[in-house]
Amino acid sequence: MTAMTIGRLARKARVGVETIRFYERKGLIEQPRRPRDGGYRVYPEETAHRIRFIRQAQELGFSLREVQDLLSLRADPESDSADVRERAAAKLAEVKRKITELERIRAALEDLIAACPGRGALRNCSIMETLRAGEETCTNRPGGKGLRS
Amino acid sequence: MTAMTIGRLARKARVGVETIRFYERKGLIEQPRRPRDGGYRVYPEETAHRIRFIRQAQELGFSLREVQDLLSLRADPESDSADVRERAAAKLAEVKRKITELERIRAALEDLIAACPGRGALRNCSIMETLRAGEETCTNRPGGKGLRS
DNA sequence: CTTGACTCCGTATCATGGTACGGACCGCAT
DNA sequence: ATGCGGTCCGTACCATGATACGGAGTCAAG
Repeated sequence: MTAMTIGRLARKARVGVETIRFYERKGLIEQPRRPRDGGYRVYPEETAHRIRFIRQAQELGFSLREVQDLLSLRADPESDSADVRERAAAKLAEVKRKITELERIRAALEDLIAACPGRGALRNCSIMETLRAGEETCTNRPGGKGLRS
Repeated sequence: MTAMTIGRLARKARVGVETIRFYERKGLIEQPRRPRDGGYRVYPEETAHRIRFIRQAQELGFSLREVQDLLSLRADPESDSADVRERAAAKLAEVKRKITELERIRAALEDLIAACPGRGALRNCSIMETLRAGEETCTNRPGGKGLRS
């Protein structure tokens, strides 16, 4: 078996080598010590999972600092379990809130898709209107398309 | 009723005045035209909802460009409804994926909280282990606490 | 009719999360 | 033994999403 060097780890975790180094600098993943004879670092398999988790959590709107908080949550005899419990509960509440908000957006998208191909009398015209879920008139114009740079 | 100037809008939407101007520059919200006599701009009430939506979507891991995409999804006779439908379906899939991932994190946090105050024999020690949901040994040490700057 | 808070507009600066680069070093295949 | 790709390390640069600032103009309470 070939050693898990940083390049192989990067391919496995689908990130750039530089990104791994960056996470090491930030303390999000541990940098393995370099062999005493001065060769290349070898990473444990687990690191790839950890990197994937970091990316996933970021896509869910957590900053690297928050990901760090999540990763540092651990229930073991060394930790103050009341503190861990409290922090975990806070994160849990946040996660639940995000799920709720995503469910709202999901419902709005489903409504929009349902409203889409039917010809006349469209009631819900945009995400915003569907989310407001109140009024029935819709008169606004699309406007410009791209983000201005 | 006092006019909805940018400062009042900012307070209502809980963002800074500069943030509103920034969103205007990016085309995320429409800048009302200035009165011909050169006074202050007046914003429609709806803008506050729109800004809240932008912030919310960002917290859910969407970039401003993606928020723009979401906001531009509208089912009306002016739009190519097949295109809108397709883009909405793509966003919907993405939203569903996010929900699934958040559910996994939620379950992991719940397990962690459940495992937390009990004394001996902790099985699931960290988020990572709970997510991996496989092995039962847990021997790793916490390590450093803060993000290195 | 002044004064203090607010608006407008352009430009500068900032934090976060990377991405790139250059020179030295390593190590494996030929 | 040599060379080609990968690693190491420091530093520079980049895009995104704001946030700050300065000077001129505006509004409204006193």
